[in-house]
Amino acid sequence: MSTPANNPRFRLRLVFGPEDWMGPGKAELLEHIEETGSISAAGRAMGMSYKRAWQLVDTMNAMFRAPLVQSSRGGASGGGAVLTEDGHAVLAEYRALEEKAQEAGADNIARLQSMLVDIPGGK
Amino acid sequence: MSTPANNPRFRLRLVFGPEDWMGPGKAELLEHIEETGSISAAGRAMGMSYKRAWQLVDTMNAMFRAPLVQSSRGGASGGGAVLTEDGHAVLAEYRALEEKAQEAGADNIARLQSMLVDIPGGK
DNA sequence: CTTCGTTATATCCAACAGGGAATAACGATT
DNA sequence: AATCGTTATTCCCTGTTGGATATAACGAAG
Repeated sequence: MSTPANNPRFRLRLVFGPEDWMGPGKAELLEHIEETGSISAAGRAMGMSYKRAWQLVDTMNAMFRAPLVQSSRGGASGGGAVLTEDGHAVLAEYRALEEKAQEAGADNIARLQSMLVDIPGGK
Repeated sequence: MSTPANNPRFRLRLVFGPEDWMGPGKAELLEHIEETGSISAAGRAMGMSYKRAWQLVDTMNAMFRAPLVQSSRGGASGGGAVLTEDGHAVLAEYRALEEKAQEAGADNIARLQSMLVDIPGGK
């Protein structure tokens, strides 16, 4: 039991500058905003405070040429947030990058995993 | 000027468990230990305290089946540290993984970069 | 014009990470 | 046995991160 570690998570962060980067957290947040249409709901879904979720959205909107998330206040529903065209594009590129990178390094990952103390492949 | 971001750094962390992971920092530390033959010198080279460097070495030695770094105290030189066979292997695998992953995602990275506010490719 | 749920923003505060410094242990060389 | 530079370990203290909370703004709908 304990911590299986059968699925080593593959975290990939693209660092553009000291303040600007794109990683798994922001990607997941974008996905939840896409699903829920709300920054606060997306944050809740990740166990993240609204403050932090909003901050992440803010930095993303600032670092890319066009905003990734468009938000609105007021109205019957109180407001909400949706991904822009660039938002969808960035998310798609990041997910594609993750998948290709992980696939390309699959054998290296397997070898590293096989050297762990927690029996990784069973052997 | 400001922050060019011409070279988006590619950070890759392999997360095996809540406490166990392998990332750029540990890889670089292993390299400096290899070069300098000392944990403290390796830490200094990275602007890192000895305490932190030692902690990283300790966790690495604990998470892999065999230690990656073998250290010794006393003697004329005061002591030192060298990479074990597994230490060299893990470092090599990680570096190979990094390179293959980055290469595989090069076009995705380029597209993401082209969407940044800081003119990335010039256009 | 009241209601309602969300965005937007500021303030306070607890937890954590990690640096700094102090100390001991160590062992080959002199 | 005295020296010396490194490993090993502990304690204190600071800065940062981010949660919790409060409040205002907003605007469609009733």
